[in-house]
Amino acid sequence: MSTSPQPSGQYQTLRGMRDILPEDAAAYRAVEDAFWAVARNHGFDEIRTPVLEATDLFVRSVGEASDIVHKEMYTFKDRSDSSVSLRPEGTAGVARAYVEHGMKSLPQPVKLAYCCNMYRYERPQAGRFREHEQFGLEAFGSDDPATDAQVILACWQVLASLGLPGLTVQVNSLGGAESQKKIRRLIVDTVTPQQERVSDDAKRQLKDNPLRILDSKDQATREVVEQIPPLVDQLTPDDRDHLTAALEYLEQADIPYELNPHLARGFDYYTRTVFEIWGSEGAAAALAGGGRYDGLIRELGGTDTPAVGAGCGVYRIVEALKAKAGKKSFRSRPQVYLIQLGDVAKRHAFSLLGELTQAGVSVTAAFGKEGIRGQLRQADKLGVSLALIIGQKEAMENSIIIRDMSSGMQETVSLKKAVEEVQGRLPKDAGTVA
RNA sequence: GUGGCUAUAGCUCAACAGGUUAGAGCGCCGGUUUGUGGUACCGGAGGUUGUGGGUUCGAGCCCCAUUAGCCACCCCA
Repeated sequence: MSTSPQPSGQYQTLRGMRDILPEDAAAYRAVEDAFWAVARNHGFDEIRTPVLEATDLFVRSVGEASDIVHKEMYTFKDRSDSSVSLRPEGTAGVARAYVEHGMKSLPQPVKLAYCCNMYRYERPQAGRFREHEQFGLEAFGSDDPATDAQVILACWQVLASLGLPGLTVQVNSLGGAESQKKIRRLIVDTVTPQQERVSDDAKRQLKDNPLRILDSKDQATREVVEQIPPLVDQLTPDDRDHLTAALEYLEQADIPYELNPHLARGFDYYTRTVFEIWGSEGAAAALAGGGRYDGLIRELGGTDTPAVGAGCGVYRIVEALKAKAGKKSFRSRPQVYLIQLGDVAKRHAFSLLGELTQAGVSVTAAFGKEGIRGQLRQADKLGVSLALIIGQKEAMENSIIIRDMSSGMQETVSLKKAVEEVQGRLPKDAGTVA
């Protein structure tokens, strides 16, 4: 094993990895909270699966031809020489768990939710890192289009409840195996005569993954793509009815969607409904994406089980949220700052710290600081609503001073009643602040 | 994996055309005020200029390599 020395003696995060510092972590937490609230309301239960799985699981599910598998997975041999990979996406592991734990014998559909980190060895770029957090929903055992619509509705509600502006839902259907064969042929037949015009990437994709051409950002290729007739025209009557019904349910729920006749997605396992949710105009990438994968459970060795799911990028949502919120902080600030002057006072302060925190009040105290001035200044910077002051005089008298930081008014109360007095003076809406 | 741009203090940036000891603002710590915050003033800490090599009398600045960051493609959340 080679080691790469850091000559300067400074360690730093690995490429594409990031520390999420308190300011951002608070925004992540807000997004996660919004997700879990919606998941609960829709009856999705949390599941946690390992970050490490057999490499073959992803090869089978995501698809050998996909870029994710052949160039973006963190794959290595473990100590018993088995090929293992860090999960590049969430659905495969959850589907594996469904089969492994015989969840087909549970009342169907089985609805599962997760929120965890994914790993892809890619070149970092705006909105894309090698480690990223994703939350997702998976519903197994229902081929009803209402389930497709429910998954979309739930994702939409998460984003909408965060107040994100300009949300749009794009929907399409790739159909089942039979329809997909026709769709592939349609793309190949339309693009092949104009091969000279399209990008090198598109030429390559023509052979191994024609659906991918639809996403090309190359101008000339896009013009060719525009000429491809809507994919839905190739759907079998069953597939078409399924899509129509799903769209009707979206209308029932007042979800503003648009049919994107050329929407496709990067995983091989998608069938029928596919969708993406985009944030404000000009966004570089989708906030959420998903679709139906009726063949996956069987592919992984289970009995034929229809399923539909979605994944949402927490970082991208956080960025959208921050753009909307401006400089507003998502951090909660402590409610009380405890100031102590002198050794005896410090001991009193420490007991009070225990009592207050036990009573559910958030307290900050800088035990290393000595002067009152510095402590008060810090209390101000933290934006606490109350400062509690225990000096030598108060320590002698078993009392404390409660200072209201916004009015500057202060009052001396007995130490015994301190917790009660503090609680009575705390503003009701203490929490996150502008 | 491909292409372009960039790298100076914790952050945002200076440093004329290579020329003494690399500066400022913000932030942090302290003081003016040894028991009272926000303003003001004063002081302090903090840099091997990403790393390694080269050119030169002399490199933050020029050249090469490397690492990382940003942006776009591929792909995707």
